[in-house]
Amino acid sequence: MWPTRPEQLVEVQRTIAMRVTEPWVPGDSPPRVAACWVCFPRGLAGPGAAGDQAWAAVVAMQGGRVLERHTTVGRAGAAYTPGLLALRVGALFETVVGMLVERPDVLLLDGTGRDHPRRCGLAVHLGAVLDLPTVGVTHRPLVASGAWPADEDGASSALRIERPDGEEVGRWLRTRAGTRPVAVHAGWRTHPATAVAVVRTTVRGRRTPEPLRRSRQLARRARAAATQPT
DNA sequence: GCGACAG
DNA sequence: ATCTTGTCGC
Repeated sequence: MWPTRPEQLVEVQRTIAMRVTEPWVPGDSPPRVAACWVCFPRGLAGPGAAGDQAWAAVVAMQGGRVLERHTTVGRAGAAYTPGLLALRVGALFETVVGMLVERPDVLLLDGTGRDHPRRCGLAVHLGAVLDLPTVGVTHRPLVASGAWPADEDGASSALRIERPDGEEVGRWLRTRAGTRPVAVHAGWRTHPATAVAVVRTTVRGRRTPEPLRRSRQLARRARAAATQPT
C-alpha cells in the first residue's frame, strides 16, 4: 500500500480517491483522538532525500487526558515533493499509528486530505490504509484556496478547489483570536464541518490542536535523545 | 519560459 | 520539515 515510485503512488491515489465510504460522525461522548508526527534531523534543509533518518510519534487523547504515546525511528522513503508526501512519510506514519493498543475514533496529522491534485492527500491515503477516519491540519492549503475568516475564536471559512464555487475540501479555522488561522482538511470519511468540529474539541488555548502539539513534541524529544546522548 | 508547490 | 531574533503577553 506504500509505493516507492511516483507513478505507482499516483495510481494508488487515483484508486483511493474514487472509493465511496460512509461519513464518520462524532458521537455524544468525547472522541478518542490520536495525532501523529514525523520530524527530521535539525539542519536538514530543502526537500531532503530518500533514506533521511526520521523520528515518528503518536499520541492518543480523550477529553484532555493522554491515553497512549509511542515513538519509533525510521527512514524517509523519498525526498519531499508536493503532492507525493506519502512517498516520504506514509510508511512511517502507518508504523507509528500501528503501535497504538486501542484504536482511536479519529486521527489527526499534518497534511492535506481532499485538498490535493488527485483528491488524495496523505490524510485521505493514511485513513484508507488504516481504515480510520482522519482530519488534516496544515499551515496552508495545497491546491485549494479561500479568504480568511474573521479574527474571532472559532471563526471559519471555506477552502475550495480551483474555483470560488468549487468543491469545499476544508476550512480555514481561527483556533485563537489574533493568530493566523490553520487549514483544516476533510480527510478519510470526514467532511469539512466534521473536521472543524473535531479540531475545535482538541484545541486548548493554543493555535495547534493538543494531540498534534504533543505528538510533535514527543517526536522532537525522541530526536533529541538520539542525537545528543550524554 | 517562470514561478508555485502539504511536509 | 528546518533555519532564525526579537517581541508581546501572562
